[in-house]
Amino acid sequence: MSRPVVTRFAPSPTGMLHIGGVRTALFCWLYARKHGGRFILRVEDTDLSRSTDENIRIIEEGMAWVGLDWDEGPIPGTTDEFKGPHGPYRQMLRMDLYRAKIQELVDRDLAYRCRCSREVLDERRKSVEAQGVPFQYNRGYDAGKGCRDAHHDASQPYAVRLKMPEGTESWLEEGAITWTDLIKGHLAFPADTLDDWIIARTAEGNEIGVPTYNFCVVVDDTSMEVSHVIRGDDHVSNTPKQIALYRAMGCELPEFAHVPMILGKDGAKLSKRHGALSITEYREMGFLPAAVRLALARLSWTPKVAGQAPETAEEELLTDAQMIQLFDLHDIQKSPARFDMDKLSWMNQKLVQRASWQELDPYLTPFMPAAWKTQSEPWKQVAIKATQKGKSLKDMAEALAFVWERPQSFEPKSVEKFMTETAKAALRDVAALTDYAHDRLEPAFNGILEKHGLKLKDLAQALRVALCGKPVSPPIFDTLFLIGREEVLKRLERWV
RNA sequence: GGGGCUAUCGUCUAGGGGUUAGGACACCGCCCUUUCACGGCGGCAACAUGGGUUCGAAUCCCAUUAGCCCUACCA
Repeated sequence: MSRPVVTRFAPSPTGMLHIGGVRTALFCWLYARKHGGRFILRVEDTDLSRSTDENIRIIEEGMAWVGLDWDEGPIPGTTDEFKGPHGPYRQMLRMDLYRAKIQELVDRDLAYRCRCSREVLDERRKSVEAQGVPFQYNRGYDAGKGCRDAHHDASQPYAVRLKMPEGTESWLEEGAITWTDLIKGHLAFPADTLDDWIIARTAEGNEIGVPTYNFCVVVDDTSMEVSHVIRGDDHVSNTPKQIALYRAMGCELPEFAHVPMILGKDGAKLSKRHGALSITEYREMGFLPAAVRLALARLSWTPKVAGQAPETAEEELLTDAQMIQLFDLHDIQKSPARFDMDKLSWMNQKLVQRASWQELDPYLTPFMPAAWKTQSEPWKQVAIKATQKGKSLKDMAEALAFVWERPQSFEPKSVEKFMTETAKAALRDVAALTDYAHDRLEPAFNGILEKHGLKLKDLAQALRVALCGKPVSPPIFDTLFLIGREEVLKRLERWV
């Protein structure tokens, strides 16, 4: 029963890496890491029109950015190179394997050729459903009417269907296909509600056609020795079909764990309308990958420390190491969760706050103007620490924009409020200062304040307005230091 | 139509026969403060509905309602 833990994530290259998919991948990854197992990335590229190299790259880059490394799968940047013993890890390159498996099933009489044309099928479906009965190929109302027993015109092309259990097989439980889902618990699907489904599409002539999704998945998962199939809830109903196939092929069943879906804020299926769907967009919004991992992990999963759920904000902010240590499929919710951008923002803010300026620097660079890279380390350190309270990297970059951009305009209200004659007189003294080191500015300012009978607040606000056009900026000494004396003097010119 | 899953504050959730139904985010208020923030303190706010079972139900059972998934020669 117990074998090495192997999990997999199998996205289709659709042109983006979906946030819901990333969450599923994250659970697979956490599970593999926790149990010292392997995590596979497999590309389901049977939709030829969308499966471009470019789209595969998007998956690889998205996974890499969000920090989910795979032990087996594509080697990024290549088209047909893979790591791992069970390659290739792209379905289109596995067609020979699929066809061989199908041939074997047909030879062993566990699957059969179906020569019913689409037209015939559509017609039959229509007439059956007109009577309020569900149409199932070779099942129920339609039992015995298909190609399972009677072979029709052998000159016609064919699809291949799997023989589904009749209801009396010994591995069924009271006529039902069952399994104990690691998240959903014991599940049972009456066998007579499942029909002989197609495993290979019709091809030209006397060929086996392109295999269908549910077939490929099982072949891949068995041949790649996947021990735990952790996937989206939307596959629950596919599982009994797949189990029948595992049985037919005589393969050991993996454990199944179906993770609930992620819904939008309004409870509807997550879509573009709710904001960002693609992992790339979260990067562009200025979220740290660690924050995305945490926020995603905490949707539907409640980590328990000695049976206790987090009780403080501190306990909510798990590191990767803690997540790996605490991860348990039993602590995953059965019901879908709504995605809350506010919570992601909060987590991001907290992680930004805790990071050192060195850690933040590389993540921040893409949001900064080119001049950022040429700044000295001490300067960057002040810049980062002065803005490290923002919710996102983007916020931080915006909070620093004043350094590179002279004010386009000055808020009239603020000018009126803070630019008094005394304040301007004090600004003249500020302009005379030469040393912008923090510990020099403070005593110098005290002298100026005393001379003019001002409070720090009055001077600071006047300075902000003069330098930034608005009464908002990092702490005033940092603001001066970051802008630098030369530029400060230029911006002060019009006011003194 | 058939099959399957789900249902606690606005959101994520804890709790699974006896609790003032707990926490986090969001929101609101107060404090701190050189601005904006951060931070601190406090507040608001929930067991979908109806039947059972029971001395007692958010918790167990059934039904209803609502949502989602499968029911494709899509994945």
